[in-house]
Amino acid sequence: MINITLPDGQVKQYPKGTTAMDIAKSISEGLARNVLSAKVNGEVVDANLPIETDATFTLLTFNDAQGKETMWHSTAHLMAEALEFYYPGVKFWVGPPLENGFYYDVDCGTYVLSTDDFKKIEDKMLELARQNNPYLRKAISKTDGIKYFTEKGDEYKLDLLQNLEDGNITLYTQGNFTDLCRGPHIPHTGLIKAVKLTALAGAYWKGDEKNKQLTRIYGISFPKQKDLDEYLKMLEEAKKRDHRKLGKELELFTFSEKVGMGLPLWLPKGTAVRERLEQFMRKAQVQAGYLPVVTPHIGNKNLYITSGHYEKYGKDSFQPIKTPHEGEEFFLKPMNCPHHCEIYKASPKSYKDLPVRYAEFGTVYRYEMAGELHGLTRVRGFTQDDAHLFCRPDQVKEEFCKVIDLVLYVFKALNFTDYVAQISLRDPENKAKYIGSDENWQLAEQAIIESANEKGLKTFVELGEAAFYGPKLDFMVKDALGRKWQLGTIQVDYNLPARFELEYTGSDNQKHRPVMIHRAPFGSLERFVAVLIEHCAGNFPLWLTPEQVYVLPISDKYNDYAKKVCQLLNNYDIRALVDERNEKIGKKIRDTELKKIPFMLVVGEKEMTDNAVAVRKHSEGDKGTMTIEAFAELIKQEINGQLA
RNA sequence: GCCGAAGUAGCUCAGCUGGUAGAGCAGCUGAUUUGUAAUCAGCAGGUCGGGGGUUCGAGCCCCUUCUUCGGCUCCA
Repeated sequence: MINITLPDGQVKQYPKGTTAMDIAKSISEGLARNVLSAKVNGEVVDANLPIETDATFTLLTFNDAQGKETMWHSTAHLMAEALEFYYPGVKFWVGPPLENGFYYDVDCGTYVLSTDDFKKIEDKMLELARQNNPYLRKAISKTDGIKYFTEKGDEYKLDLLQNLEDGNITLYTQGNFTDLCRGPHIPHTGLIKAVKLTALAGAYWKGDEKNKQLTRIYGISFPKQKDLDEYLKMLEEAKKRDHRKLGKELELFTFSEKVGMGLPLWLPKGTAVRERLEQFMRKAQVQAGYLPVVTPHIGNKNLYITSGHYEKYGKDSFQPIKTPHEGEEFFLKPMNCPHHCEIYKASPKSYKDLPVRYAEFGTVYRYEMAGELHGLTRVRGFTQDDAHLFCRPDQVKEEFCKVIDLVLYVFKALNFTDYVAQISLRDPENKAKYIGSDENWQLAEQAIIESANEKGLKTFVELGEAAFYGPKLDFMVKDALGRKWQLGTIQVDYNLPARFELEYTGSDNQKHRPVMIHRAPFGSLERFVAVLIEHCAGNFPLWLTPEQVYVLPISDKYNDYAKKVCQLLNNYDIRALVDERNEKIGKKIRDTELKKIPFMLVVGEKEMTDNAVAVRKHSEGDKGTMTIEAFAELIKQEINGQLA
């Protein structure tokens, strides 16, 4: 007998070799029908894998993230079976589960798969699913594996096989399809009740753009049709929050082919949001001891040769502009840091001067590949709320922590609670991509890790995500469709100060090298606004929204009173407008609701007589009548609450 | 840049096997004077992304180019 510890701490005895499915059945038949896989001693395994030793044990169903993964991975195999049915000779690379669904990278040879083929593939998948075919696991030797896939003629699987250790190789078979796979899989195909192929894309083999491009098919599946319907509905809802759609509807920004792709044009209302964010940040930075500076939009090529940007990005960025007579080369500014280094050098520094913190809303231009552009989140010209802190080595941690505080302050004021802090380190396998000594990198990485820990941030480490001159602490948030974006970033840099030969005089009267911290709490204003739009679904916080109040006269007899109300509110610094159109009140309310204006003030005979306003709040409705002063006070209080 | 999809009025979209370009909203003009999510009528609005081609005839078919969308790769 073996002891099985259930999630609630209960220990039960089962015969040796019992399976997760046996345990599930011993608890309830209903549960057993929903079991997809199980976690045994922390490892996710097939539900019908015999358990030989004492173990902690959790059953996994579609309600568990890992249960979903099992389901989706098995669905990828099911799709592969359907593909093989329609396109014999199709070759398979990998088919992993994702956060939402799965994909499989395949090579269809000369056949060009299109989304028109999805329907018949989905139908075949469901037909195969209904056969309730079990997923059968089989351990094989490497030689047998090589033999099998050589006969099948699948060079991609052979490539995978080459990198596997003998004795640790398994095949999974369901119906007529056998795949090299470590598993685990769901018990049988019948658990898959609803499937949807969602997208088709090219994907380079092994993610290398020099390699052949495979066809990647994305899909998702569910244990009930209803779950799929709900998922599709959720996707529809998410699309409504898309900043590109809202940006158009709320007249925030636009693009023009004539101006050029990836070059956003900020409309008046979008500009109002953006400038208010800027003011907010300027104020916070002054309080934190930053010194605003301004630098030009172009810089001499030599500047970027010194910084290393030229070597790293010179060929892949906008090409230099030349002076007509001297032929001197200037680049559009892709970064503010080299300019700020030169500002630092403008005067000799003493250890007593440090830290100095230069801040600039610097607009930078970067060539992004055409296929990369995406609304406001990925553009070719954008403005960073950039600053560079130059400090003594003993000040690095304190300064870094203060910057983290600033980022968190910003996130709080804008209601961003769902973020993760990514510690982006150097790729240890590929150090040639970076500049600077191992020692400097170690110091910088250590400073970031220590500061993040000190601030109690929820972090995870990504290797290879560092900037070429230093490691980063990146604050990542998700957009409406679940795509991750980097907003705030803080970077420790020992390298640029050396390249620019920055110095300060220490208390020992010797020259020392300062450490540089790059930081941008918003990151790029463009991207920040985009994510903010999706985050609040276009309903900006009251302090930030371009138009706070619409005064809606019942008929044009009350336009003058409405204008008086508006004027009074404007005197209180409240952004109010009058809807003077010759429309019925219902129409004015509808239009104002659609514009997502936070407050509507309906004014007619009663209000004019009482010197009052009838308050209606966006998406909430009638809030009753009050005096103009009382309403102004209400607004002030709500704003104070948001910025507290 | 690569793979796949798409581009029709300011916006959202319809337009059959190739046969005279449509609707709603927005806009303009007029009527209406309105009490909490659409008052009515009229008018105007288009090189069907651009360029080539096939055809008696192209929004529709073919080629090319630009842009956008979904991914890949990249992201100082």
